Formats: sequence, C-alpha cells, structure tokens
Amino acid sequence: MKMMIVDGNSILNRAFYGVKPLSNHKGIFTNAIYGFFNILLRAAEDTKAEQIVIAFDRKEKTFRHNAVESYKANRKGMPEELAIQLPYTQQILAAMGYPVVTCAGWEADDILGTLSKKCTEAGEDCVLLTGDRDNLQLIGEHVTVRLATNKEPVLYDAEKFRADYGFEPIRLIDLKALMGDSSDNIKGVAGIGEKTASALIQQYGTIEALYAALEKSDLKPAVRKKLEAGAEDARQSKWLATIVTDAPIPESLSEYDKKPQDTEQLSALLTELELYKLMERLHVEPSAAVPVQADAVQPEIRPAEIVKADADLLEQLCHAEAPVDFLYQKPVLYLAQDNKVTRLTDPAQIMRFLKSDAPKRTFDAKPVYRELMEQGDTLRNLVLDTVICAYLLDPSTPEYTIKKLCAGESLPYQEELGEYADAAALPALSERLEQLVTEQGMEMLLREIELPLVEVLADMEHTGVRVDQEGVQKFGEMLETEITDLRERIYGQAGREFNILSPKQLGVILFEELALPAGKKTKTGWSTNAEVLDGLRGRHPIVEMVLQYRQLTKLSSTYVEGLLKTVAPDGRIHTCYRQTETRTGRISSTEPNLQNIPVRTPLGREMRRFFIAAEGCTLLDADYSQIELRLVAHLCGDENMRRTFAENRDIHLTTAAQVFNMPEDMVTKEMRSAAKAVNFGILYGIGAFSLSKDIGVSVAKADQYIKDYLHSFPRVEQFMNDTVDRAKETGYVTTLFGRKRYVPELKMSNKNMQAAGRRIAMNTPVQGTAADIIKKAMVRVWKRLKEEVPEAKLILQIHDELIVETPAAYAAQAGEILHTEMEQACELSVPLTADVQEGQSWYDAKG
DNA sequence: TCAATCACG
DNA sequence: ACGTACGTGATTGAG
Repeated sequence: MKMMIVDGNSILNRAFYGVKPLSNHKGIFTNAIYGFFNILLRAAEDTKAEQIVIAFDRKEKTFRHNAVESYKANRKGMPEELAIQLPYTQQILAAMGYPVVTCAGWEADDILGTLSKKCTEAGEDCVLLTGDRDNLQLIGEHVTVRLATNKEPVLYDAEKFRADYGFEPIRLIDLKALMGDSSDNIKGVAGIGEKTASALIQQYGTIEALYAALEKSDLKPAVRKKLEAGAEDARQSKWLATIVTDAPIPESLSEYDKKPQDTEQLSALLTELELYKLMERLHVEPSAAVPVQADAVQPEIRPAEIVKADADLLEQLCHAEAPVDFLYQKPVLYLAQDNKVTRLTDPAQIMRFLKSDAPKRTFDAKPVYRELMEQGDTLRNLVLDTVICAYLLDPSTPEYTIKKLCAGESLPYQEELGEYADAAALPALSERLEQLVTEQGMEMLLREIELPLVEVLADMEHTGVRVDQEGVQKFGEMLETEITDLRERIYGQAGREFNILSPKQLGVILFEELALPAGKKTKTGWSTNAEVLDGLRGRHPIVEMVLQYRQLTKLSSTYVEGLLKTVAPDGRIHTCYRQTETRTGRISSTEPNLQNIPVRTPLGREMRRFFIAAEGCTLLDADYSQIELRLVAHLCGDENMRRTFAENRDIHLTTAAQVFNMPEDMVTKEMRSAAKAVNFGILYGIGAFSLSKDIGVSVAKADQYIKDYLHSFPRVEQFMNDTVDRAKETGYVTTLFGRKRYVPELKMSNKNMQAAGRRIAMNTPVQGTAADIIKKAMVRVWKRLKEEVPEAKLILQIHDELIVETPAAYAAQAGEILHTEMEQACELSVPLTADVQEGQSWYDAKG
C-alpha cells in the first residue's frame, strides 16, 4: 500500500502564489484551490499512490516558538484572499473522501513526520508531497519527497539528496542548526551562512561531532569564534529544526483509507466556486440547486441592491425608527438599511443625516466624531459601533474589516457591489455582532463603557495637548551638543569612527576590537542592550559613554524630533487613541505615542516640562494608586492584603514584612524593593529566573521569596490557579466587567507556549479590569465636566492616569470631579484611591 | 520589511 | 531539555 502524504498548507501556499488570481462571481478567490487540486491530482496520477492523506496546520503555525513571535506572525498572517480558500479546500477534500488530518497545536510538518515514520515501521513506501525543503530531512529507506515547485516537481530520494547536498538527509537539521532559517524563526549561529554551514556539515556530520572536535579543529579562528559564541543557539536551533515524529494522530494506517465520495456535496461546493474545469476533471456535474453549506444557513438575508438617493429617501432615513447603518468615507456617505444601500455626496445632505435623530450604527465611529467636531458639531444618536463589538468578541484579532468579519460569521459579502459592498454588508453584521455581545454578557461593557468612550476619545484627540515648541527645540539643541561631543569621545575610545547606533558595528568594537567579554547573543549576533552594557560598566570607559549616547539619541530622535513633527498648526499635539488594539482592553496611543513620554530618569523627565496648559489654564493630573495590586487583593479576597489597603499602608513594606517574617520597622530598603519586585512579578505570572535577574539575587533565593510570598498570601495562589483552570476549561479569561480574552496558548502542545498562556491568563484579568475601571472613570469624568465645567477638558490617558486641562478658576471644581469620579468608578472590597495634583506643566503636575 | 533597542504603565 | 514576567509604539540599521 503506497501512501502519499500531503503538506496541505505548503501546497496551498504554492498554488496561491503560483496561479494567477481567479474568483467566482461573488468575489470568493479560488486560485489557490484550483492550483492545489492540479498539483494534487497530477501527483496522485504520477505516484500511483493507493492512499492519500492531506495534513494541515491547526491554529498558529509558529506554536513551537514563543508567544511574541506567534503574535507577530499572526498579525501578518496569511493573506485574507488565501485564508478564505483554506476551509473550502478542506471541505472539497472531505467530499472527495480523502482523509484530512489536523491536530490541535501541531503543524502539517509534524503530521508528515509522524505518518512517514509509521509507514517506515510498517515497511510501507510513502511519498511526501510538499513545497517545503524542510521536509527533505524525513527522506529515508521508505520515504521519498515530491517537491512541488513553480515548474516541474522534483523527486527526491536519499541518493538524489546526497548528490545535491553532499550529506545524509537527516543532517538537514544540523545544517539549519548552524545557518538558521528566518522563515521558521530559527536563528542558527550568528555569522554562519549557508556556505560555511554546508561545508561544516559535510566534514563533521552533526553539530555534536562538530563541537566535540572544535578544540583541535583546523577551522579559521573567525569561524571557530562564532561557533563557540553560538553553541547554545545551535543546540536550540537544531531542536527547533527537527520535525516531530510523534504527533498524536490515529495509529493504524488503515484509518487513512479513502472514504466514498459525496458527489452531491462535492458538486455543490465546486458549483458555488465555479470551478468548472476541475469538475470536468473529476467527472462531476454542476448542481442546479444553490449550494448551502451546513453551517452557513441564512435564509432571511436577502441580497442587497443599490438604490438612488432622492430627497424622499433621505427624509425617510433621517426619520427612521430602526437603526440606519452608515459609512462615512469622506466625501461620500454610504447608507444602508435592510437590503437597500445608497450613497450621498452633497455635504449638506450628509450633515442633515448625521445630525438627524435617526438611530445610527457605523463601523468605527471615532473618525466621524472627529470630522464633525472639526466643524463644531457632533454625531447624533449613535446606537452602535460595530468595530467595537468585534473587538469585544475577540480582542486578539489583528485587524478588523467588514469583509473578514462577514466571512467569520458566514454572512454574505457582495463583492460585486463595489464601493457599496461594505455598507451593504453592515446591517446584518451589526445585528449579528450586537447579538453575540449580548449573549456573551458584555452588554454593559459595550453600552456603559466602550460605546460612550468612543466620543470621549474623539474629544480628547480633538482637544489635544499644548506643547512648548520653543522649549522642546532648545532642549533638542542642548541634546545635539552633548551628542556630538559624546560621539567624538566614543570614537576616541574606539580608535576609529563607526555607527554607534548599529548593534552590529558596536558589537565588533566592544567584543572584538576592545575584547570585552560578550554576554548573551541575539539571532543576528551579540546582544548590546542596556542590560548587557550595564554589566560591562567599569570594564571600559566606552561602555558608559555608549549608554549615555543611546539615552540622548533616543530623547532627541523619538521625543524631540518625533514630537515636533506632530505638533499641529494650533500648537497642540492631537494623538490618536486606539480602542481596538490591545488584547487586554487597554487603550493605546499613536502618532505620537503620548503614553510613553519619559519619566524614569531625571533628564528624560525634563521632557514633561514642555507639555503645558493653555493661557490662563492649568493641568490636573490624577493617577490611581496601585490599582492593579488592589485588584489582586479584591479578586482573590486575601484578608492580609485587603487590610493593608484598607488601612492605606505601604503595600511593598507590608509584603516585605510578611515575606521576611519580621516587624515592619526592621525591613530594610533592599528588602522593601525586593518585595516590590515580587509584587510586580505576581501581576505578570512570576518566574524565579526573571525575579533573580530583576533584583540581583540567586535563582534559588528568588525562588524562596516567591514561595514565601505565596505562603503568606495563599489566596493569591489559589486565585491564580483557579483562573488558569477556568481558562483551560472555557478557552478564555474575563475581567470583572466581563471583557473576554481567548488564550489559545493553553491548548498548545509546546510547554513554553503553555507557560506563556498561564501568565497571560493570570495577568489579563488584572490588567484588563484596571483598564475597564479607568475607561469607566473617563466616561464619568467627561460627562460631568461637560455638564458642570464645560471649559475643562480631558486631554490625556496614560493607563492609570488622567490629565485634564482647565481654566485656573475652575481647577478646584474640576479636580474634585476628577477625584470623585475616578475613586467611585468601581466599588471594590478595597478602597480605590486617586491622587490629584495641579501644575502649569505635566512635569509640575506630577512632582 | 524585520530585528534590536528602549520609552511608558 | 527548554527558556525565562504582562501590555504597548517609535526609531534605527540592515537585508
């Protein structure tokens, strides 16, 4: 029984990039599907395989790597046009009767590895169909590879491989261990490329043999040095490059027999996709009935039609009782209700509608509010923002588009409507997502927090913050003088000129020319980050200078130049707050980011002198005190912790007294600061290694601190465990206000990913609840200021801090509102305290 | 376009 | 045997 095992993702990917764009009349792309089956059917004929199995990745392709990488890979993701073709491909395969194998947390690669091993053990031949050279490592006595390329496929067996590469197939993993593979996030040994790596593997075989022989080898000193520095990386890379051969999939090969073809279903699918050539090849007749996917029944949604907007229709929409969906893409306003869609271009008519009493829904309302605020108006009676619903339903989505969301909800998206398509799809999408938000218990979060916040953020952006441009300018000039001077001195120390900001060039200077001890390495070479350099302080005067240089150039480029570029003609900075960006519920700030203005160093903190109040005004700065730790106390109900906050004592001090088991007046500064680090660690899902690094004690000691901490506050541990358990059960975590975040990492097979998932599960409810609370406070503060002190404006939010600009005469009144509404935003079992200060600049208001 | 670095809560 | 704390955004150098 000869088996062909197909790397579905790889072949689909090749097909997508190799076949020119094709789509059916609805605009569903079909080129990858078409190409996929061409490759598959041709291979099936050529190889005469009796069993054909198609493996696909399940979930994140990068599960063997860390969470950050996975997140980034996901953000880019596969193109939408390809992603939409994947489920169709699987459905067609299933209808044809072929076994489609996936396994949660495992890649198609791993299934290929596992199945080919099973074949070998059974003494059966198999051929792997893939476009990925990684799989060549699986070649063996019974295993060959058919490598799909853009032209003719290439057949590899062990002999052909040896002829091409000069070593055994399995040694491919050693090759990658040295040269790395950026597409798989395998870093390899810094500075070793394909040529060197290949020569080394041909000579030594494995990296183990290579390293064993390193001592008495005759390698070039440069190469040897790189190998020595990268020994750890090589080991880890080899591990990553090795395809798994024990994925948990059905044991018996007979499980993978072809099932009878479901011709009706196959015909329905191919008819819908209009893949008539493929139908011919498979001898399938087109089906007359409109194909209906089992899980995608939506009989009540009629296709939309474009209608012309006349005066009557506009009047009707302006007085509508039921919500009207609109999209404002200046200068056009699209309007949709039920299955009718229309457009307006006359500015007067557009304003007429936006200011009408009609209940309105849109997708991303903030820019609309901004636009109207520019004209001294505001949007009236917005009842829903659909992008906010989508965010609440899954805050991890990289980008929210109407088209993608429709695909996700199996709602129609009529590509053929062109510029109208988005608006036409909105009524059904809004309806559906609002329903889901309600079902999932997030209605309050939506109605009382997120939706009103849209207008608050628009207003904050619109108001902006005043900047002392001249002051920034002068500060920048001072920095430049220092930078120039420092640069010359660094060149003097180094003995030559180089680019100090290039980690690569700096690495050469520090670790080769000056022969300082190299610490950690990164993917591309030596690490030169602040932590490493800090450890080198005192070994050479250049180190301190470089650190200083970095600080000054950061201030100059990011904060002086970056900020000046964004000052509007009104002398103010209007940042953009993003409400659907973070996975915890926090807001982020861009263009520029005003949530990371320096404060931790005295020089950096100077920047805050340039954020100032308007003439005759003053700034009020209010921040929550220890909101996250207070939330931990509330959420876990630990009495010790609760009492500390209730008595308004110093949490880090009492923690130290508990952990070190002594009266508070015996606690030293160092002990308090260690306790503080432990407290922070608790919020993040602590590890002994990181804690030890943070506070500079041994790992064993750090471990002991953590144990003592959890012993002193047993409810904390209980709460964290419960949270993780619930997340494993349900797949998500929630905040006090019901905000959700899915934690797929917990289900992955990779231990590191699981550990990351546990930390996410522990941190998100805390960070997210804090975000809920300050958002609620913002809405309350904004509303009261608008009513009672309309001259005072909310202008900045920095996670646990709010800043209001107010005429000096109203400072007391506005300050009182800020203080009260922040503290009353949420009732907890511990008091929530906010401290308000006043000043002419941000610097003064936060002294 | 990505990786490294560093700014914040 | 593995890697090493949560969440963000901007700038720079280099492929």
